[in-house]
Amino acid sequence: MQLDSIDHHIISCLIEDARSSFREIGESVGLSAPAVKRRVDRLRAEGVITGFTARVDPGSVGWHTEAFVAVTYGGNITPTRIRAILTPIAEVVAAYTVSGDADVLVHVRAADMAHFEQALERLRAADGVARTESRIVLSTLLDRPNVVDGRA
Amino acid sequence: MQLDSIDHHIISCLIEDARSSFREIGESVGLSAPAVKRRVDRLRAEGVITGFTARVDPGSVGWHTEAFVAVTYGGNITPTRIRAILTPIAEVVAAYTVSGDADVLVHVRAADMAHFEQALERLRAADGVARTESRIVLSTLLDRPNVVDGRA
DNA sequence: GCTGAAAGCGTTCAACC
DNA sequence: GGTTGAACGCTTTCAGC
Repeated sequence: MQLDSIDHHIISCLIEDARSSFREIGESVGLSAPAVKRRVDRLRAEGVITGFTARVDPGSVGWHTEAFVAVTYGGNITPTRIRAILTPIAEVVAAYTVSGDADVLVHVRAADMAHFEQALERLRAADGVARTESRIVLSTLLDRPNVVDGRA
Repeated sequence: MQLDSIDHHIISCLIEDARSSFREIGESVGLSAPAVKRRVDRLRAEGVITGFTARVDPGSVGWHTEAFVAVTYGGNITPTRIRAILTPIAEVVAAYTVSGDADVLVHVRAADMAHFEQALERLRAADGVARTESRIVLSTLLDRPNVVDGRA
């Protein structure tokens, strides 16, 4: 799908504040509210904008432990199979197949260390896991998801 | 700050759809719209909800390459200093100090491999970088940020 | 594909329980 | 804390360009 500069501008506005009104966005991009709505509807329909969500401070809701676990699977396992293994584990926030010695990088969030250990055990219990290597997050230095500018 | 079950329910609703109306949320949690608004205002003021944002498909806006780079710094470097180094690099989406052999795990997004290589060079150019190890993301298996339930 | 107007709905605030 | 009611603004649709 082809996006013009107004589309990019609208997306930036919605990333900054997903609850801003179409009229506000329209002022910022130089369009009327109905025109903005039509573009946003189109962007959603085309799958460019996949949804609107609240950003929540993990600590405030009891999430105090975070880690990245590199998982190596022995033998031949498919991404589909790995996804099926990881999806039921609620503590898994994100997972990526990656290049390098490990097969998958798993982002895990837990209430505390005991809870993380429990989640890790469930991760390791799956068939085919050869080894895991955990990097516990000590602090978050930076977190700015969804930046559209820079080089798009 | 103390959150009751209604607060958690409201947060879940807003994570699912940040643009839903206070009346809709109120129906779901059994409260009137003004009551929901008052709670949401409080949650924002207390820093539990840090904002509302659009979720965007990275590929649709030209972000085709993603990697996790583990950076090891030699000598004694402070998290503050690392943050200062990483912040100006727009391709850095997130960064965490972590346990293990590396000091920092950096999540990088770029338009393509050439662009990623460029960003990596800027990462490595900083004073005190002893080594970096990149894991290129081949595919995203799972991505569900901001899940509040499970164990909170 | 945008604008403008009109109907309906959401947000917001005061007053009150 | 919660609700109700009213004023105001926003969303949404559709005709017209």
